[in-house]
Amino acid sequence: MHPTRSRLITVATRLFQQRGYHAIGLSEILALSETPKGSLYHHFPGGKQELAEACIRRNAESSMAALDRVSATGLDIIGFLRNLSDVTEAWLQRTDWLDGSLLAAIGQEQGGASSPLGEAVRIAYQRIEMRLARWLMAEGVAVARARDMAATIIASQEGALVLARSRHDATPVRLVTDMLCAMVDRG
Amino acid sequence: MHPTRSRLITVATRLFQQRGYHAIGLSEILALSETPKGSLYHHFPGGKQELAEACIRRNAESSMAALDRVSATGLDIIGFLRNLSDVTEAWLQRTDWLDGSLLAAIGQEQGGASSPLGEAVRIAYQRIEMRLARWLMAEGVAVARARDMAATIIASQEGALVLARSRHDATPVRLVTDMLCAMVDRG
DNA sequence: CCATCGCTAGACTGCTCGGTCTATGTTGGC
DNA sequence: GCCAACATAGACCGAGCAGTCTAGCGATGG
Repeated sequence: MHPTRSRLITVATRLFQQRGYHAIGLSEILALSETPKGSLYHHFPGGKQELAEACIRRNAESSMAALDRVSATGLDIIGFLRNLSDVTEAWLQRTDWLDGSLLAAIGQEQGGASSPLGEAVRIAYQRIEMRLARWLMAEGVAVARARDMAATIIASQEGALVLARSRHDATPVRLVTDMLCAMVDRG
Repeated sequence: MHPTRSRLITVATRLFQQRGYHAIGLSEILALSETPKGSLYHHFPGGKQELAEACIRRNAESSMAALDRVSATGLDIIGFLRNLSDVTEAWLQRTDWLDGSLLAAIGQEQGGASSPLGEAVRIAYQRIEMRLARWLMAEGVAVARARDMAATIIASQEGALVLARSRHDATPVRLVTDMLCAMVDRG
């Protein structure tokens, strides 16, 4: 991957996840990444939208990679949820509550309308969910139950993130994690 | 409340909750509500931002009113959660997955940064949460537990909404509701 | 019948947006 | 050493943005 291309995705991801797609101007992305406009349109002929799609794809990839890393450590499901909660909390505090979920941020703005970005978000969620469900199955959860659990985990974590960021308080993340652990405990 | 003012809030709320704050131009709000620009700035001297604040406030008020209405019917907590799920599902389908949560949509775009809109969203969430917690307490839930449950319910419902809208599928709402019911059942 | 004032009406402004275009490096194969 | 191909660089453009301003409408009270 070309360094300029990568740098643009990194910077744009950070900005989009903090304030959404429409709130961020190209000028801000270009200034923060110290990239001229010509380079952006060289690497992303489709402009802002294509850049955002690349951000979404990379975001899904890195989420799945993180999931694989956890599954390789042999952690059980409860351990995974606790770990996720701790990592999320640390991340929120480290970024001063500025960072949020890229998929939620962009997804909200596309609404239910069919648009390339909305579609990209849908696919990203779906891929992460499938990877999570697959791991749950490997941990002994039945197929249908694993799919449901994966969707439930992602939905409630995303919601907790929204609330926590608004309140500048990670409590919702911990509360939701407790509930998810209880759900897992009871099968 | 002046009809023009009310109409502006109604139309702006619908648009903001579908696509967020920055994605909506004043021109769109004015065209859809058949209001000239002068009227908007007469009723909302602070412009777009003041209008959005009014939307957020009204949104919180109507959420709390809906809560009060449910509590007046004598429904228990499980009944309330089931009812909320059904209503949400019907709403999503009726609006063709276009509508979403106003507070989540605007909240995402303000991120953790301190801004008038971010503050308005924080207060709106807090008020709804307190009203919900108060009702839970009236249903016999202990004080601290009621506060936690209220935050958990709001967080996971908001997240379910995000996911459901992206997928054009209300399953996440039902899944999260099931989990919340289980949580309530076990105290 | 008129003066007042809340409200409507929309032309206008300065600005920033995303996107295009041409010119200029820079680099690797021959 | 030379030529493509790749990549950087930023001036430039039309469109659309939020917001301002002046003019006029219409009901209400004197």
